[in-house]
Amino acid sequence: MRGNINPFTSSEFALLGFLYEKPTHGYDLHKLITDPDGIGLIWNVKMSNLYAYLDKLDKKGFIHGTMQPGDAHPTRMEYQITAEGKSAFEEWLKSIVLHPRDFRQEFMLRYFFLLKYQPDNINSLCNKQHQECTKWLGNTTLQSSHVPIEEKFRNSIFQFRVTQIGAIIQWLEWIKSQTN
Amino acid sequence: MRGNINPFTSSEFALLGFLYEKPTHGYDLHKLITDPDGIGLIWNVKMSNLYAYLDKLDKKGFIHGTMQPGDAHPTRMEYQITAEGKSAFEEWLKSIVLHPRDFRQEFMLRYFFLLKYQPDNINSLCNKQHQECTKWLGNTTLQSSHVPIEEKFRNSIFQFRVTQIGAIIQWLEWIKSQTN
DNA sequence: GCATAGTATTCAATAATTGAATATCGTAAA
DNA sequence: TTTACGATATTCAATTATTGAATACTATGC
Repeated sequence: MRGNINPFTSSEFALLGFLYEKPTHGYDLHKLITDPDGIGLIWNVKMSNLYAYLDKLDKKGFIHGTMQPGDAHPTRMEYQITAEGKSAFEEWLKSIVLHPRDFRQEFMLRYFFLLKYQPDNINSLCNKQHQECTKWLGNTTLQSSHVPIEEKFRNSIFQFRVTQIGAIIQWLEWIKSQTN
Repeated sequence: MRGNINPFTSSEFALLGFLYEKPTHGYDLHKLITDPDGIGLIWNVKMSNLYAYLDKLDKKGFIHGTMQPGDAHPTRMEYQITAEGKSAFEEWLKSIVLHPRDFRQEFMLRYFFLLKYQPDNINSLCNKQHQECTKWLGNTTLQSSHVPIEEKFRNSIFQFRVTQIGAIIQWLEWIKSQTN
């Protein structure tokens, strides 16, 4: 893809999120990120991909790798998060999701790391996201109301969106009820 | 991606779906597929991608392109669907979606072409899909019930899935109520 | 007759993804 | 003790996907 100025993917934030805790190398990061009770529930990251993401994060300046000559293990590259990476992660962690289609993975990822590092901020982010979702619902309902009944396809699409957003809001409320 | 034996993407079925009606060339297909009241509501296909998909479909034997020397237009390649492509499309059109995350685009695409070519079969597909979704819901609810309450993340993920599947089922019922 | 928008396709550059290759270490059986 | 095997750890070339821009022709209005 030409001229694509590194739009950050969530897998990359996931890596950053684990490195936020402590310096780790690729192989161990892979174990962390594929934990079937953790990120593994929402993502499927392959080893060779993961190494590519690490390179990308390194080039971006968010992490920094240093060679660890092997005494009890093969030579490996230990990555540690930089100040820039740290603040990027923290910013990301308080940012809301801007489009329904991204919610499933994007919000869950934030939720995972909030549980891990800042459980006290869960409520606050859920509230902000709830507001955003309510906005989505309003816009979509409005658009939906302008569609003539004959236009079955367009109508059904909007109806679907409304239902989906409703489900997201319902879930956010469930989370808040659990957190308090 | 090495050794990837052409897993068909839905955009390709969308093209096949338009060619099912009549032979068309890339530029016009693009107009059809980006119609903001049609597939454009669920998909965003770029020109240069579209031409690549056409190549792929051609190599696969689902469509066949012939050069149309230009009298009133630049030379263009008109594609027509083959017998094999036709039956692949028909099979696809009656197949259900197998994973919730694909529902949004996959089911809508089938719905679009059902409205266009086989409105009488909408109810039948919705019923089959409804059954499948009910299965999803059962499985997910069951899995969810085995998660200890302390495992907040896993629990929330399952809760989300249940809510999502519920929304899909609700929408399917709405569609059925509209179609009758 | 000339600029401009629309028609129609191709392409080289870049990015993403993959499976396999490489190499080291621990350990348990033969 | 050697050898076989699975776990550790990373790299790479091949393939596929995606992009913006380039090319070229036609129609239309001014």
